[in-house]
Amino acid sequence: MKSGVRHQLAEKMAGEITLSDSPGQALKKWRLSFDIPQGLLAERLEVSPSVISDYESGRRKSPGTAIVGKIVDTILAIDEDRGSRFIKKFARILYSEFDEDVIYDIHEYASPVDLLKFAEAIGAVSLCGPMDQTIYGYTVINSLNAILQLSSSEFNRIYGWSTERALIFTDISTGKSPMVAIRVTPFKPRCVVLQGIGPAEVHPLIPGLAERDRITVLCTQMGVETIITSLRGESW
Amino acid sequence: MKSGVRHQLAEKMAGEITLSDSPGQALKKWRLSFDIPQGLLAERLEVSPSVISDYESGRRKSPGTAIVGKIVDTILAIDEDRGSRFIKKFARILYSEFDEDVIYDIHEYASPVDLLKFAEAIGAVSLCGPMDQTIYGYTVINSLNAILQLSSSEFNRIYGWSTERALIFTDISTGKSPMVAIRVTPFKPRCVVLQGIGPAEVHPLIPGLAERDRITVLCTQMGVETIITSLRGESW
DNA sequence: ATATTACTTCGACATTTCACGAAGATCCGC
DNA sequence: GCGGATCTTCGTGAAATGTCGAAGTAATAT
Repeated sequence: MKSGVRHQLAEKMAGEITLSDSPGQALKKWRLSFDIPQGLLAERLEVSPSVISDYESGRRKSPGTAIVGKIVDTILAIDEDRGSRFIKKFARILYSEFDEDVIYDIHEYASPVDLLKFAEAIGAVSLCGPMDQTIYGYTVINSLNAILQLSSSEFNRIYGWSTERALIFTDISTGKSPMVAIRVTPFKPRCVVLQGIGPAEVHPLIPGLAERDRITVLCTQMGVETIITSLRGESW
Repeated sequence: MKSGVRHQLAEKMAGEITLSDSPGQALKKWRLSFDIPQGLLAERLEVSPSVISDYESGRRKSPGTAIVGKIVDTILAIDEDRGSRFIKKFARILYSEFDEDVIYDIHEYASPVDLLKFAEAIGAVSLCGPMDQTIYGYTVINSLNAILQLSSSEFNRIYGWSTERALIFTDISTGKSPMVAIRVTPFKPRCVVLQGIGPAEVHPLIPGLAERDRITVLCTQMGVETIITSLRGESW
């Protein structure tokens, strides 16, 4: 249950490079942080080594997002081939301990995703609320551990970067507790997915609770691992 | 004691845009997240509105880091002029509660900074260890609160993105506890700054402890606020 | 002392970006 | 259905990127 790390790390690297006064130096800093020689990076990128040097020396003052992205990805790919030594090192910074037990996966989309398509991808059926919506991300939460472990401030982390998202609660019994928790929270997701039960087993109070916050509720019996794999694979 | 938020938020935005398959859509997503019309953004950027549209529509497939940076900064600036409504909203995600009491400031440099220049900026004198080093960032920690509040996993956050950094401990009495804490940690900073005491008051054990981990120790009597202001203002 | 590895510099050229402004498409509110 | 605000599309030219390969520096190893 990981590898969200890779994405977050990539984002951090790309962000730092993009905002830097000299993207070249930032690029170099990261290459060196991963202990990768220019030559190897060039080879994996299938460009000549001088290209890398030109970037790092600042000959191109404002490289496009495309190459920055490619370079970041390649640096990460090289590290993975070597056993993810540095990615693991950086992972420590991205994820604090509890996350692994509580947040199974968290992701943001750069562009809106149709709720209908989202539901289809995770084999979910609609319980109540509108389906003509879009979301910007999702969070998969272990419901039990969340209640046991999260303090109120930590609870905010669940929302990631946008509240226009789907919250997927796993291993639900009736779905009442998660909906109550959301009722109490000032921030409302667009959609709640109850994982592990069918429409018939859902607590009768749910539609009423959902209605007040205008939240769409879905339920799915697809396994957690399958859901995550499916969502990760989707390219919308 | 804040405003690191702005930088982190900018980094997140820039990273997401840069890594996106269609930077244009990502750009649009953020502009809309901040509730800013194309026209206003264009005006503040002093470009024609069609420019924004061209980017968002994907006519430019790979915009340079320079404009991405400018756009991100302008979005943030507009929000600040309006009272930082959305920045505050996003701040919640970036900083968890304890940080404000423990980590006074944390920053990464894109390129290496000379330890000598760094020392000069914070009015620090060398106690032991080599000065011909470079660092990639710094962290200002409230020593007492750190010991009281941080769990071992949270302690890692102090290191930010690189251990090649300076750790500035504030309100030190003799400096022994911080050095002992570092001795026990598997990750070592390049440099430790003891704030609030002069060379004469430093605990005699310090040089020995520092030696083992090859850490340079400095001390300064400059005030915490002054240090932070000074480091933030520096443009190396 | 000569290979080898790691990196830099630079001229050249095709491809893109960047920015403009005019013209068109939508979606309001009235 | 008109005016207004918001956004899209597109032709155009100057500037910058993206890439190469040849030639050069520098440090390390044999």
